[in-house]
Amino acid sequence: MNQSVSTSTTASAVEPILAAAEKLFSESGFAAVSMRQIGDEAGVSKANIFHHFGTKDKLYKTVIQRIIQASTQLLDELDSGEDDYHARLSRFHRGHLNNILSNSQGACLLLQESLAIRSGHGQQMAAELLGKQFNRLVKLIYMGQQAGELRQDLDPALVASMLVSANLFFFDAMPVIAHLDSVTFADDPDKYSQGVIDLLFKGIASRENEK
Amino acid sequence: MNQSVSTSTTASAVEPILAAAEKLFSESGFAAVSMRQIGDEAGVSKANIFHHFGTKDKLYKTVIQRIIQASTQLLDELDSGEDDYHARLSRFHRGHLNNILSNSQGACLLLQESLAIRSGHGQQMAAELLGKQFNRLVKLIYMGQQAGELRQDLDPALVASMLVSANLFFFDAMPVIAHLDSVTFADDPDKYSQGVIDLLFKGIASRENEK
DNA sequence: TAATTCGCTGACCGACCGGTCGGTCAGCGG
DNA sequence: CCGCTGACCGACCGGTCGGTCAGCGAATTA
Repeated sequence: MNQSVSTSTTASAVEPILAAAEKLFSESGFAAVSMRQIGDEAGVSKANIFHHFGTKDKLYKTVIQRIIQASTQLLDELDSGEDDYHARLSRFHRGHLNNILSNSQGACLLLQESLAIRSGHGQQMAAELLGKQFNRLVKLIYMGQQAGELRQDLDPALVASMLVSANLFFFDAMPVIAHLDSVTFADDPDKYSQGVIDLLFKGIASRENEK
Repeated sequence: MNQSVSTSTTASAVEPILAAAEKLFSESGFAAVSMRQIGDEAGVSKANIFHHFGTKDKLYKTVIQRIIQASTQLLDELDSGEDDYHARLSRFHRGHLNNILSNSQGACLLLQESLAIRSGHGQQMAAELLGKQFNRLVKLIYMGQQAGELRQDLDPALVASMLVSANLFFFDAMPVIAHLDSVTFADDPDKYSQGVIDLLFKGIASRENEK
C-alpha cells in the first residue's frame, strides 16, 4: 500500500481551484458563487474546473472534505499529554480556538453547513466530523470525572457543549460585538480561553454568598 | 413614491410575501432563493413582489428588520422581576433559548447574517441588534457583581458570552449531535438551560479535589 | 357615469447561470 | 517520428436570474 501523502507531482491547477473555491464559498456561500468567479480567482478557465471536478456540487464536496481532513488532523495533535484534567481541558480549549481562528475560512464553511443541515440542504459529512470530535471531548471529560477531578453529577456532554460553544461564539460573534466597550478580550483569544476555563472550573457564584 | 410604513389595514399580499421570504431565506440563504420561488410560496406573482418591495435586497432587509423587531420585543419582556441574580440569569437564559427555538427561522437568518458580516456581505442591522442585547445582559451581570452575588473578578462580558453561546450552540449544533448517545438533553431545552446555569454558577471542578 | 387610483398580473428583457463541445497543445512510450 | 493521453481553453447551449412594463379588474372618488 504505497499511498504517499502527495497526490502527485504534476503541477496541475487542482490546488489553486480548491483554494479559490474554499475562499469564495466561505465568503458568500455555495449558491452565491459562480464557477466563472472561481475560475477567475484561480487563474484558470471555467471549463477546466469541470474537467477536474465534474460538477459544482462535487467541487463543493471536495472542498468540505478537505477542510474536515485538515481539522481532524489538527485536533489529533491535542490528544497527547498526561497532565491533570484542568490542564488537558485548558489545552484542548485553547488549541481548538486556535484551530478555528487559523482556518477561519474552513470554520465559516462548516458553520454554514451546520446551519444548512437544519433545513436538509446540508452535507452530512460536516455533521459526522463535528459529532466525532464532540464525542472525543465527552470521553475526555468523563475520564476527568472518573479520576475525581471533575464534579461527577454533571452531564459530560453538557460540559463539552460549553467548551465548544464558547469557541464557536468567539469566532462567530466577535466581529459583531468586538466594538462594544464592554468587551475587552476581543483581540486576545488566549486570554479569552483562559477566562472561559477559569470561569467553568470555579463557577460564577460568589463564594461568600452561596446558599 | 415610497410609502412610509406599510401598516395599513388593507388585506394586501405583503404579509404572505414576507412569511414566504422569511421561510425560504432562512432555509437556503439569500442567493439560493429566487423571487419566483417566493412568489409561488406566497401565492402571488413574482411581479407583485417587486411592486411591493422594489428589489430583492429591499425585501431581504425588510425580512431582517421584522425578525429583529420581534426578537427585541420578546427580549424586553424578560427584563422585569426583582429576584436574586441566580433567578434573573436563569430566567433570562431559559427565555432566550425559548425565543430562539420558537422562531427558529429568524434565528437561522440572524446567524447566517453574523457569519456573512465577517466577509463584509452582511447587513449591519443584525449586528446592532445582537450588540444591544448583549450589552443589556452585560449590565445585568455587572449589577449582580455589585450586589455581591457574583464573583467580582470576572469579566461580565465573558459571563454574558457563555450564556449566549450556550444557547446558540444548542440551536445550531443540536441537529448535528442530537443522535449521539452521549447527549441526553437534546429534546429538553429547559433541562439544558437549567444544567447550564447550574454548571456556570457552581463550576465544574470537584469541590473535594481543588488546589 | 366617468375618471382615477390601486393591487396585481403575464409577457418580456438582458445578463448570467451550470454545464457541454470541438479543438489546441505539451508530454510520453514506442 | 508517430500515436495517444490528459490538461486546458473559447465558444456555445438551454434555462433561470432580477427586474421592467403595459394593462386588467375592482374599488374609490367626483
